[in-house]
Amino acid sequence: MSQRFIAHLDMDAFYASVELLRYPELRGRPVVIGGRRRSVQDAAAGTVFPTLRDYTGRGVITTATYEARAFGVNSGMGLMKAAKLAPDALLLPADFDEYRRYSRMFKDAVRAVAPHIEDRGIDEIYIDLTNLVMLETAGKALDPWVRARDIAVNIQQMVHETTGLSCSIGVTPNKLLSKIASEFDKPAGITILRDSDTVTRVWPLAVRKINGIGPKANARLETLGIHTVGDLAKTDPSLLIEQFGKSYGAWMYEAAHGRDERAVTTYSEPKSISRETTFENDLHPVADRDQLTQIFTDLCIKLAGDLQRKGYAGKTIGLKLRFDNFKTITRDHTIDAPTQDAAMIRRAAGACLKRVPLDRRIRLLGVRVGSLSRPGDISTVRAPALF
DNA sequence: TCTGGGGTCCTAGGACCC
DNA sequence: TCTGGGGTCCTAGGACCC
Repeated sequence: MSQRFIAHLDMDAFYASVELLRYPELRGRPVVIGGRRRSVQDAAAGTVFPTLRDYTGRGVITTATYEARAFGVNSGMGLMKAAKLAPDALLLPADFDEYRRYSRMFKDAVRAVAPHIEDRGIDEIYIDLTNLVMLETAGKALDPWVRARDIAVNIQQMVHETTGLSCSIGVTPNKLLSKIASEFDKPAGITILRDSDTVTRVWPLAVRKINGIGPKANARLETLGIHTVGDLAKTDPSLLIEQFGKSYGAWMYEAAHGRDERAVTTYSEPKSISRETTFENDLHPVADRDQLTQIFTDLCIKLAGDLQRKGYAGKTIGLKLRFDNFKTITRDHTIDAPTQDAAMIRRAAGACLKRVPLDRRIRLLGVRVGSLSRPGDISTVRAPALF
């Protein structure tokens, strides 16, 4: 593949930073976003912000300001645990509508500069800068990587001007490396990595830094004595394939060498849409039956609403249960024709539930619709038989 | 006092059809 | 009566990501 210039843009402490625009008086203080399990302190609203110390519930941190991270708290950590580390950090409930509004704003700002964007969730995107760089360096004696940096600076400025928020950008020959590079100089940094930088800049990193190597794979690599990306790159690929399977093992080896051919894709159809909820307290399948039934039906109604609003119907209905011991089970049921109707979804999910042995308290209940199509889409409607 | 909610992709076995 | 290989769909679970 010919030379590409791919950027990864990551908003800095996104949710927390949006909240700081709203409450500038909190700037400089440790703040975490999370929870939304109504606690006593919610009642004492107004100008007084609750601290982590007063939290009770099962929420986790979605974002922490850099001041809060200094205490060792981080995304995904239980709020109760975080309270031990940073009892005086302020706790703000998440306001996803507001974050989505800012998400659209920053993406539109980027699009005005560089339209080839891939959405990677609410606070990050990939941008293919190849055409822009080529256009501006064609026939000139300019270093294209210097141009790529200029464009990144420009994007960063546009994002800040339109949203008041800062972001970090990595620019490299592919998505894999850019994702790593955007973290190098956070917050508000820009990092350029050429192919030749892989050995010096990427190989010293922990394998866990590779997007796609999670806690499980990391632990197994550790036991093999593979700690850094460089270790991984020097491992016999046949060993990796033996340990992790043909596809994952081979991918790991390629990733360690900084090789990644994936394109920046501007649009992809959703595969499934779901709703789930974790209860305030674990519910007993018999003693709390009425309450469970109510929540179950409610999830189906909300899910049907999501499908209708987004214009999708689906024929595979899925049920998800998580028990008090955190064991999670799923059951699927495929119906004859795609639906976006709450009662149909409820019935199919109810059929799934009948196949689950209910001998423990339940912590989470979820409903999912997959095998999506757009209703009215001619390709999804069965053509009548000719004979 | 552990561990949210919304997703994607992969694997693997069995059914079923050709 | 026995045997085979390929393709697709369905289901369950798990790893991983934001």
